[in-house]
Amino acid sequence: MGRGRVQLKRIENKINRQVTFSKRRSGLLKKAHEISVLCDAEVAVIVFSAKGKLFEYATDSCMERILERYERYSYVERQAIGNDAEPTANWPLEHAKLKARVEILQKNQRNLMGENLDSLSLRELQHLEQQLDSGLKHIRSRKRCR
Amino acid sequence: MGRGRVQLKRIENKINRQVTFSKRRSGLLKKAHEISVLCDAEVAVIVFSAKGKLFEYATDSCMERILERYERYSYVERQAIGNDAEPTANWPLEHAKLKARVEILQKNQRNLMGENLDSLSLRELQHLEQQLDSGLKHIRSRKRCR
DNA sequence: AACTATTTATAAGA
DNA sequence: TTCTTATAAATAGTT
Repeated sequence: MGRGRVQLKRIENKINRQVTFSKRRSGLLKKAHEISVLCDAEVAVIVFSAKGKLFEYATDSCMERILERYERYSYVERQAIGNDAEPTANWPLEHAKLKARVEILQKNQRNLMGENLDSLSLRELQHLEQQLDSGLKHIRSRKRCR
Repeated sequence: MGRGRVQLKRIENKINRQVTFSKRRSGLLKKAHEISVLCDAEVAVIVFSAKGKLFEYATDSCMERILERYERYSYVERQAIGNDAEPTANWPLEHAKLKARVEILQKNQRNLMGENLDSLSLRELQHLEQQLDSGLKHIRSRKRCR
């Protein structure tokens, strides 16, 4: 995409690398937004530059919701592998992370129960409705089998 | 990028939407990999299709590491905003308590989504059904008001 | 930060 | 669905 073929390896020249990073970063985030809108997908992109700066995109600006969904999706796979031992170091960080997690779970749960819906976009509401509908179906089918 | 200009809005035709999703998804993941290699960046991309299927890319195939880095990064920001004092004592206990809380919330959430219903009694199922029904009503009424 | 020459991505068609 | 192709977009190197 430009005046030369691109070789898939680290750009050695620091200036070029930085400029390319800036250009491609905006391209990547733009494309993430496009597929999200065009195809009704939920997308999250996280980019850390070599210098450690964070750039991100999330459908409906809700990164936490997508990461939560991701964790839920991978949860089953991860369980099979076997679970973690105690962190035993950096308690404050672990504590903050768990606390954040609890908050997200609580918000999700309230949403699932039809509370605190004010901040949700139409798409999020639709997604929620879909989840509940499917949940209800499962529960009713389970009831029939007992 | 093709024979017509692209309008940034949901593609109504279902077939087209699906085809475009498939093409753009691979494009997005490819570009994520490229910027990662070319510019020495750490990149994570998570895509949920409209149907709920997961696709992902992570530099060095290590999604968890990047997500943790992300949480850590956001943690610093969250701290800067200012929040509650640390418990500062008995970290292991606090940790265990929070972890238990997370597990309960996760179980509840799965139940609300119609998963892991095997262990529930008929009465619990009924209660769950009632909650979902009421949640769904709220969500639908909220949708009508938007 | 702008500008092009080219490469790449991809929308529509086969 | 997979491949082909015309065209739009992205971007590498340049100014």
